[in-house]
Amino acid sequence: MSGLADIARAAGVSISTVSRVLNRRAGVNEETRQRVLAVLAEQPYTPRGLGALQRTGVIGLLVPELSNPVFPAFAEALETRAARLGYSSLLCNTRSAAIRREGPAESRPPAARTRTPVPTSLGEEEYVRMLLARGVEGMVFVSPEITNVEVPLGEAPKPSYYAKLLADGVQMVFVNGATPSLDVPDVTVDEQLAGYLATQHLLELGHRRIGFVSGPSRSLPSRLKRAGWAAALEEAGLPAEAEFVAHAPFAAEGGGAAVARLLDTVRPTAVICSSDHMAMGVLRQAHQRGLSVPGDLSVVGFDDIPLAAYCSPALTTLAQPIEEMAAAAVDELVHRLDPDGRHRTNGNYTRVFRPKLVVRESTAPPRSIS
Amino acid sequence: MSGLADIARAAGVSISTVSRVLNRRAGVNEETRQRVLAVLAEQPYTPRGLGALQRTGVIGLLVPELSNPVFPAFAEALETRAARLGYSSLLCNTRSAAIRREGPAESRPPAARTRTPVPTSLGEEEYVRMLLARGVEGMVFVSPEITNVEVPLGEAPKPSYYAKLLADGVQMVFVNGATPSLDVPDVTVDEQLAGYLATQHLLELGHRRIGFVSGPSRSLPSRLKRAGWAAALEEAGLPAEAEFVAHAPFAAEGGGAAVARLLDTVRPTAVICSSDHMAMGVLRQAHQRGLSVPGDLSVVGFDDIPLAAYCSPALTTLAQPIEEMAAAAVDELVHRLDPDGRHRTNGNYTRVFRPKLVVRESTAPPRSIS
DNA sequence: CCCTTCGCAGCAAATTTTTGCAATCAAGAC
DNA sequence: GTCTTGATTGCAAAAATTTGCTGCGAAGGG
Repeated sequence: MSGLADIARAAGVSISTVSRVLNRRAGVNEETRQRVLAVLAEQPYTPRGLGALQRTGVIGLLVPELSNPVFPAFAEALETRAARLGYSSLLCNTRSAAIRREGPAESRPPAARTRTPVPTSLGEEEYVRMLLARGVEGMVFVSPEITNVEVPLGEAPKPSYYAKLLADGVQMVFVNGATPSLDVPDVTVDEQLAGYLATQHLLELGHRRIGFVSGPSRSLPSRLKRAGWAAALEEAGLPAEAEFVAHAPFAAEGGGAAVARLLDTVRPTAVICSSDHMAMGVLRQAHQRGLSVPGDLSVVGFDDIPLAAYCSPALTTLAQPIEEMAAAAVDELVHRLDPDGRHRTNGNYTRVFRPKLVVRESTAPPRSIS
Repeated sequence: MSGLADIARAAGVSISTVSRVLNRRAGVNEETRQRVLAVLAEQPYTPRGLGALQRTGVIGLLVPELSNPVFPAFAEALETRAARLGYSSLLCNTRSAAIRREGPAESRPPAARTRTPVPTSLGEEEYVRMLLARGVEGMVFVSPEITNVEVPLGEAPKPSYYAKLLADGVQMVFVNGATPSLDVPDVTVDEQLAGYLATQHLLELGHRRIGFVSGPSRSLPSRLKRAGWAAALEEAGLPAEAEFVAHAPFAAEGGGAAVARLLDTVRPTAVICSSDHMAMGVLRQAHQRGLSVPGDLSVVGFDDIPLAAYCSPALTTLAQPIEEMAAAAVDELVHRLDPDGRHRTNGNYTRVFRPKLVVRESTAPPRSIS
């Protein structure tokens, strides 16, 4: 929305100078150029011609990583839905921005040194700005950063970043964003129910020593699952003890390491995991220890990634209705993008989907009973 | 490079009309608008300010799909490398564009009908144009469409599309592009060697009836693997019979279906697969039939996706050096993007990586021998 | 057949962006 | 201390883009 004049005013320089920076012409002091670029990052320059051409039919999809197969699965489902509605998708892996931030300077190409240095990265936020500058109309955040609760809870600077985006009129939708405080539509699974159902399933099979292979403690979804796990346990008259919870990074190795700790200490007969991806690490670890699954250890995953049915034993898991959630998220976004704007409901819209227990081969009654 | 005036001249209309089309203002005949849009597709409008702002630090990554985990793995490796060199990545799933093309019109938002319709999709090409319009500096194609040999081989219109891009000065690099005819740097694994090594491994274990669970016959990599398979077989004095090859779509289900056909007819004691993803389907199918792997059937995959080590039995596979290939591809692209252009070697640059046999648990001597 | 009406293209005025040029300023030479 | 040199900036003229308005020509009614 800002023309050359706006940028110039904000940067305290003349219009000419902004023009020169934009066109990378010589004769602009490096310091001045930086000031202009800083303003440009805040309010990207939009030539009138392009500004009006904004109906680009492109939306941005932000996922935290790609190694966990849920994210490619979500990405593909979102893309497919968007494509059906006539939108192209641009996918961003926000984790990679963090790498850039810490990347060694000497490995950069000469260009990065002699020319305008690439602005220092800020992770997800940086990607959002980049996408905005590339003319996306709106974006879907899958498991956004906000999902990580700030343990110190002193300042809470994170929400303000999304709030600012919101104030700038950027249309966005969260998937598994778990953020009651923000006025953003959120499409989510009931994580707590998922934890509850998984635990209940194991209790019904006769397990009494049920561990939780959890993601990092700062992850809100993991906390919610834990609450569901605890609720089911207590409902069955069993204590939900902290020693039965092992935290580890979200990845197959993390799952393996976490379950190893549990097996070395409290010896659970069954575990629930924060994700199928971690569950695969658990399966592997059990295999390496010569433990049979489900004979010696029952395992419940979460997500129902496409490959869950293809491991051996096939993974019992709590399915997120990925297709439906993706459809709901994209529909809501497109709805808000609708220029004929009859429906522009700005309310805090949240859709909670029920996870569904999919029983496969990785769960069975504990050996002592069977 | 073309301003409003150039577009106007090419379309045979006045500058005002072009401006109106770009700004989606009323008062332009649909026919005229189409003519202008057609010209615009050929030579995109570049406002002077933005055209020069080209050094965006953004590259495009095009993958055909995300369900096969190799592609997310490649994408992540490419992104990571690009990030280290100071570039952001935009990931596109070219398969989804095909969906848009056939998408039902009534499901589109009202905007798509009343306003300029989203230009009809052309798959990969459309994405490339879109990325170009979004200011990417170059792109990496992973397993590009060109990889599919046109069986009729009458017209060959596909190469011309890449050639055109090349002529437009678009910088690009192929990963597993397998295209000797084009003057594009290509980073690739030796597919034929992969097929050869896999087959040789099985021959050494004592197998004599070795099937090939292959991707579609139009896929060039699958053809090359088959050539390697045939070479190894013939070297061992065995015939490479066509009945031992089963074609199916690239996916876990495809792998399952293909191996089912082989098991119902020629009863191989071992199979090699076009991808780990297909191999997982093979594992599943064997499991469902009560066949033990590797006892009754040995399985060799391709790619060495991260999850290959996590299935049970862990998959024996031929590893693509994904990290190294990604690094080579990105380095080559960035190299060509270098504005100080000392190194602008425009030669046809191809790097072939050797696949590496990773023996895990899914292969063993055939039962009759062991 | 003529007149009215309306959509649409182009003209020209208004606005925005680019660029030649001269003014300003800092640093170093004399 | 003053002059020269070169970098940097803003002014204003030139170029490009947007938009109000006029007029052309086709369609439909009288």
